[in-house]
Amino acid sequence: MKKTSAFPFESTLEVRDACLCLHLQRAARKVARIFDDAFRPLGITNGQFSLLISLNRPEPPVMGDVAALLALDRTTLTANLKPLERRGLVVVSPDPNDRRSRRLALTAEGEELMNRAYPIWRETHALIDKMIADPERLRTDLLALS
Amino acid sequence: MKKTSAFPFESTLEVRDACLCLHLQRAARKVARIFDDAFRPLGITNGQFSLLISLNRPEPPVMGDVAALLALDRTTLTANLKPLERRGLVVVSPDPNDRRSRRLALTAEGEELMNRAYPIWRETHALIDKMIADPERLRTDLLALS
DNA sequence: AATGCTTAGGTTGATATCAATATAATTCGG
DNA sequence: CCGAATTATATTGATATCAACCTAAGCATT
Repeated sequence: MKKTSAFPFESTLEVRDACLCLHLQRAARKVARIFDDAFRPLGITNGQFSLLISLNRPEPPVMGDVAALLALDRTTLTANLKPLERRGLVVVSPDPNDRRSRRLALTAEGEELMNRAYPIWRETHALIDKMIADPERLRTDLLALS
Repeated sequence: MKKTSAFPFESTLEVRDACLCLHLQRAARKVARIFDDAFRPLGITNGQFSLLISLNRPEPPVMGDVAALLALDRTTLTANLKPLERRGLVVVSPDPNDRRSRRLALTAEGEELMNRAYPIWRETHALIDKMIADPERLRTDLLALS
């Protein structure tokens, strides 16, 4: 009865120290929670903030554009819109030029919320920025992965 | 009837270009999907890989340790263990020294799966590594945020 | 030993995430 | 103009994520 070959502890250490996927997830979760805490008085999360602000364009974007910008699955975007629609922050309307597409727009309440959220973002982002040596360099690296 | 003051498009552009939270989420999702695709033949996700490999220690860790390592909420870890337990990859047992704690350990099947997953991780990680100028620097920045 | 504080986890409910699949509208080749 | 390929989105089902709340076990002070 041969024992299954054990998985070496050294490999665990290697992954733990080197894995960019794990490092990214960890950092993303930590930073997400900092923003979630900051936005909590407004009743939105970091992800909802990113989604809402990405809708604030001269021409209301369609779902595909927003999903690409946020690097989100289209079906995730569909799901994420629902609570925001229910709260009256977003309206979804069919595109008259292409009836498959749906235009996403902030409502007046949505804009008003962004007006209150933006100063919070600025404050919080300044804190995050100070946590790293060269934020611009980090952004460049992150963009290379996106 | 005064119109609500509009939220300026320039602020949207500022957030879109500068927000480290958004950049992190985007990059984390992209990289996660690359690993998910690579691990799919084994039936695990990047997150399950990270969780499983973090259990491979000389002394089985308790939940709190693992949650801290992965920067995960404790309750998320509880949830994430369930499918892995069902598949017989992980066993959870009470700590004899402190009956509040639970020790998490890989089963033989779990170890066997890690033996197959590790070469996939190495391959995939090498690809990711090549996407950025200085991976070690990026890891340092990400650690500063964690 | 009793009271209270702290620590380790679990449960519930809401939202987030993606794969697989489905549907409807548009486009394109013939 | 018609059928096939493509495009844009939705639905379902499984897992992931966290806040709010809850329980049990250990600890500490009297």
